Amino acid sequence: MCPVSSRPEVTMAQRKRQLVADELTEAALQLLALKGFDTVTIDEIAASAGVSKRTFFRYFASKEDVVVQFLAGMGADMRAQLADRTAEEPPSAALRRAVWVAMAACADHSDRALRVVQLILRTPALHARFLEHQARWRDDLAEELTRHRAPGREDDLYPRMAAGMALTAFDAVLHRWSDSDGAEDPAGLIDQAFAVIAPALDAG
Amino acid sequence: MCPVSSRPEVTMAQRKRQLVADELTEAALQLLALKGFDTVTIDEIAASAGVSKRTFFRYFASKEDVVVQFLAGMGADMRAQLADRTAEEPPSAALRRAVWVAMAACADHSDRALRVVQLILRTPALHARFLEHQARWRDDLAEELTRHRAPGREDDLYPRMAAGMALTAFDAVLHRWSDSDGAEDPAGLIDQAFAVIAPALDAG
DNA sequence: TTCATGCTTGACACTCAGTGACACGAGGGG
DNA sequence: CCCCTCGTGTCACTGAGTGTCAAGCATGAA
Repeated sequence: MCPVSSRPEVTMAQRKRQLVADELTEAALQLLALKGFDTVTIDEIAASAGVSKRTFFRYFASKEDVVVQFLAGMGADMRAQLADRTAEEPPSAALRRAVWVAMAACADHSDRALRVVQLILRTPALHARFLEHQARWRDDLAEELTRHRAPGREDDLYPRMAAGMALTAFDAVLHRWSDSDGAEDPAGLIDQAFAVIAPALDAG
Repeated sequence: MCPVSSRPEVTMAQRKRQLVADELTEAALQLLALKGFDTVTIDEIAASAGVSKRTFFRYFASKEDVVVQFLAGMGADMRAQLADRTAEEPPSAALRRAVWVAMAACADHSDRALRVVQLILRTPALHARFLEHQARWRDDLAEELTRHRAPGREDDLYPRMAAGMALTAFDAVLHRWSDSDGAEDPAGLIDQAFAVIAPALDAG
């Protein structure tokens, strides 16, 4: 079915849905960056995107969600990257690559991503939600590390600690990148951060 | 003034204020543990403590705040402990003591604290707020570590990374302690966690 | 004792987040 | 042409959180 469509598996309704979601995200980021998180109401965002408040909540669970979803893909990226070649590498290299793809996603659209990251880090409500996402990423990474773990030590703390250290690195890099307005090089910062934690990652 | 009072510097009004705060915390923890976080309204908590909703918000900023404030003192404890003798010890030992005092505060009132921790870790809204607190603790610890840092490397990532690793250890221990219903020994878990990160902490 | 002062509280009204219910219209298939 | 479904808007409602104001109560001075 749909023989002429460029995306055979994507129906018309799905594309329409994606369109509305993009419109809402666009309107939200625009308004939030302009007026600050607290002073913008959801009614404003919805009106600016040309839909009703009720429709906004059919796409996003909360005002925080619009912003944080924008970075949510990074979690899946990291896990996929980690799952890919973990067995062949020392943990520090595998985790370094995982963090790298997440930061690369930022650096790619650095104009847009930088403003979003700065907004998140400066807004307590957004920061809290973002940290919650990171906690899920950590669980995912830990699970992935456990999969490739030597048998007999399934209950030790290493996977969770290693995942936590990697995300600590990610967080430190993200803060520095944000504070420098994108001036500092993410790759260099990642190298610095992983130079600190590598002795612990590869000793386990 | 107040020659017979046990706390000469504490006025009557302050003690009354503390009393109301305790009453609210008590009522909140009771109700939240019983009925779950979402189904309890602030009106209920306030009524249960014998005050009005408006008064609740004069003591706590939100429903999350009542619960999370209960553990907020740990941050100051950790920083104080770290500030105390950092210069004389390797970072792993100093940070280990800092994490230890925080966990000890939990283990002391294990009955009460365990239920609060489990409530926090299982409730997304509370978990998010708790992680925000942890982020502040990390900044504090990093600042404290920077103070005792060799000159010439003020801008490197080590302090932030070291603080992050210590809190990663704290978090892992807290989760295991919570998941085991308090059965696992916090001290032993801390030792395990710090055995993982010590190579990184003391190499910097 | 009496009055002035300052702090805490309750009552009320309001905005905004978030949800449930329902009706309407467009597109797709019979 | 009809029906069925899905997305949306409207409306109404609960609950979080805040501003305002007046009343109550403690303290301290006269």
